[in-house]
Amino acid sequence: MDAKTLCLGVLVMGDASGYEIRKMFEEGPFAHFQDVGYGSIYPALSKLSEEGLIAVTDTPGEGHPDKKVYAVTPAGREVFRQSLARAPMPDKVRSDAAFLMFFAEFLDRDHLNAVYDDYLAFYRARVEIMQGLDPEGVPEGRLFVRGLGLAFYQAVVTYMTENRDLLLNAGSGKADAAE
Amino acid sequence: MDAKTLCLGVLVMGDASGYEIRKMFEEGPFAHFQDVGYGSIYPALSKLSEEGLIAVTDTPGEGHPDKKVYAVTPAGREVFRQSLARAPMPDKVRSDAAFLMFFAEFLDRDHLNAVYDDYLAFYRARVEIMQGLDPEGVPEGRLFVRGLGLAFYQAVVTYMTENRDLLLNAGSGKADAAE
DNA sequence: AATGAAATATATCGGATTGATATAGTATAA
DNA sequence: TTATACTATATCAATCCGATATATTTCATT
Repeated sequence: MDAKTLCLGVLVMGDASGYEIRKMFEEGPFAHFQDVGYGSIYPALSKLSEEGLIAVTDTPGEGHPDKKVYAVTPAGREVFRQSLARAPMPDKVRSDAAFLMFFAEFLDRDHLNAVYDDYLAFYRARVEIMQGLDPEGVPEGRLFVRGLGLAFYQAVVTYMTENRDLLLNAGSGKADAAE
Repeated sequence: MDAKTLCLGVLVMGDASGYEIRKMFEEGPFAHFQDVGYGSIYPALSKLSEEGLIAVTDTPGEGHPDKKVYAVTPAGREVFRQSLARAPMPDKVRSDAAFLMFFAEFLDRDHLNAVYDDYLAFYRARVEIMQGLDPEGVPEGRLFVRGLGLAFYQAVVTYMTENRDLLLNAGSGKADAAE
């Protein structure tokens, strides 16, 4: 999904600044299935503005730093709808941690342990963030996707916990079973 | 993970051509957690070659098209080990389908149904591919990661199946509950 | 009131990646 | 013999990514 469509997606839910758009993909409801950085957001907002798909309200001076709030126009809403009408590209997962664990025999024990611990902690935190998102009065599609993300995170946490020994105590017989 | 490290990762498991490396990320054991295209693989192989980290065996003519088989050198193996010693970047998921389903109310019914069906079929196929991979004599790290991928895919299939109505029969009361 | 740390906010840049496409030999079958 | 598909290498423009620069505000500490 290109940066322009992602920005429109945030804006159809409410006006926002570039900074606020970024936060949606960092911590907000999109965090677990899309990502886009400032290097894509700002050029995208410029283009969308040129094309008349969004309108900018610039508030310079007045005691605070410039704050440009973007709002989607009716034309933008229509373009967004058309973007969603296409068939989606297949999902893509990029997990460097999984790559490391795949080659566990190339890592020294301490590093492997740290990778495992950090990875599990990361996913546990994600579960909590997702559970914290308020599901009140949210359209069904958003509820569905939120549940999907949660199911995914929980599956990872469960698997990691249940199969810890397979990765970390491999080949060590039943030696240092105590932790 | 940069393309060079990904290529080295494939090559430490056995010699391969650029085409074969690609297949590893398309269907092979890396398919569910990394991706890299020809546009990254060929430049990476050139650089690795220049740096003496891999060796090329060119077999031109002889009835078949050129086939360049790459093999990792001892220096390459060491560089690979060092690459793995760094802390991994956080996971990244990019799901355009989830983005569409998030905005379910913007999609017409037929398209939403198609998106749901294709998505579920895609993940069911992934589960079968993963289950088909032979786990005989595989190091523990690879078993662990294979299981992790499988757990993830199965969680998606289960959630999608159990929550179908939330997405597709939203707001329709208890009307056409029979399917 | 000064200092520093953290958060808010916009923006840019080089290098890397992506998806599409070009090219071409082999194989199989209609 | 036409064509469809697979194997195989390679390139390219458009885009994207991670890092960084800049600057103001807010808030707690000293």
